[in-house]
Amino acid sequence: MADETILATFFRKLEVRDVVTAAEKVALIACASDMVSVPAGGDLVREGDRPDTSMLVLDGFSSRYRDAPDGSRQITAIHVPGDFVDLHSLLLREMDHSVGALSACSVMRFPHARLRSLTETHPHLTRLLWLMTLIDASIHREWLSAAARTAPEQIAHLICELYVRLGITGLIAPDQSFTLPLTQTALGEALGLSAVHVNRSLQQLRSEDLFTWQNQTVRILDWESLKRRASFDDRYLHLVREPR
Amino acid sequence: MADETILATFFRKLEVRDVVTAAEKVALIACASDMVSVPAGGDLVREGDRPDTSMLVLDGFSSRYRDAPDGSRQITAIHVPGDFVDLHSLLLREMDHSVGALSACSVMRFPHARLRSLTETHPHLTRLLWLMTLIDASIHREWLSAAARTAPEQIAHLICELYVRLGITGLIAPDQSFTLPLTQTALGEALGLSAVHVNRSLQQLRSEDLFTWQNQTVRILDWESLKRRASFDDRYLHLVREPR
DNA sequence: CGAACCATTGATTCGCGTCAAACCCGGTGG
DNA sequence: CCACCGGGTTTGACGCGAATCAATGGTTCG
Repeated sequence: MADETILATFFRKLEVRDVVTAAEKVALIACASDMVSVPAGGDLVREGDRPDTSMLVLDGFSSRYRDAPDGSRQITAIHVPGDFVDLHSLLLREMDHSVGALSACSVMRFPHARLRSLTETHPHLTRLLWLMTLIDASIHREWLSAAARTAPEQIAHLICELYVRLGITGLIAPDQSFTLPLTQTALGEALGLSAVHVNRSLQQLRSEDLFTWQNQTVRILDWESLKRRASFDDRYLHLVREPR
Repeated sequence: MADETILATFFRKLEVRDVVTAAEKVALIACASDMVSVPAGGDLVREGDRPDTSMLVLDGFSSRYRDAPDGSRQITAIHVPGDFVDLHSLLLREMDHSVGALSACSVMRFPHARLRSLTETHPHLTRLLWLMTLIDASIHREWLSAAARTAPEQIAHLICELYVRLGITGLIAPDQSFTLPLTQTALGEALGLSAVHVNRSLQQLRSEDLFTWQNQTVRILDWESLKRRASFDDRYLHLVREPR
């Protein structure tokens, strides 16, 4: 159980896409069970697990990843506060990838049994949860097409995406900055680039004065130019409020 | 409206993952409206559209793609008979990519209004439809991590995936062959490779006698070796029958 | 103070893109 | 019937983007 404020970031994420009634919020809150804290570097779920709860990140950054036998790691998604990291395990059952905490995370757990009965009684909420997973898939597609671009463009694109996604839940500071607890190595794992090349591409971007990145803080200097540099178009995030 | 046999491939796809009752099949069939034929090269939906129906491919291959301003095309998914190509438009509303027919396709249309009321009355079916979109997302993640591998491995991996997916609906011939109406150019667009490099990688693979590919027909010669070559593990397709 | 991690730099190698031309084939029209 | 055509495949030559290997600072922390 949790009071409403604690799921505020999640509700904001939903409300960007549709109207959520007070009763629906109550029903969602009733689905929550307990909170868990995971230290940076820890795993929230591991590939092969068959979790009986889904987890919503309240605070902190996490990543979905898979480790290849040769030791390399591929990050397929980055999650920000307000994201369900493994809602899909409700139906997929077995995790086909792991979720790791990039920074210390606090996480709200939602037992599958409750979510499942929610799908029996609240069709509209069910559609909204479904929608969240569809947006995840849309982001995957965007990453797939971004992979064809050059390294600096890819990096710029990811910065743009996180800037917009964090903006939804009010996590962008007034000076256009936000926390990004990613190492250059992790960034490379997300984009399919080597850490060395990420470093050089960042130097390239730095010289273009589009943003700064120091102490895990990114600050956007020129949003319009950055968007252009990244060919960023936020339509794939489906930020339209309409009945779903 | 349609009789049951016409949705057989789709039902088989569902039944690999869960039990589907006769009543549920009837309900699904009742959602179908009409059939459409699209010639090879035509589009089923276009980016920016706001369709009021979702389409299930009964016959033929199609691809989800997006064209970049520079003229290049990125294919983010390949659909085989039995796949819903734009079920996500039910909730996402605006298409953020197009779907094109790789070969002549016949398609069953499902008006959103009917699917939506299905979500109001049939929670279990709703979860199954949701599941199908989750599997799509899982495939996206697999493609994302496959992008890090070399070109021949990527090609081999895609062949493996299609072989398994087509096998689900009984579309693999007794001699382990199947139709693959993809040009080398399209294959490159799917994997983020140039047509030239696809060609050379195919020559490489040909010399390894893992499969043949002639006249749009792929024939698997050595499945185990091919799987190994591609580091293919079908877990991401979630071929487990259990209550969802 | 070393251990560990991260950022940075240099040197080298290689996969893959790009450009360009040739080839193969089924289809079309004179 | 054959010249012509266009889409797809194949080859060759060349160059660049990015991986790899290796080493050096800078920081944090037990």
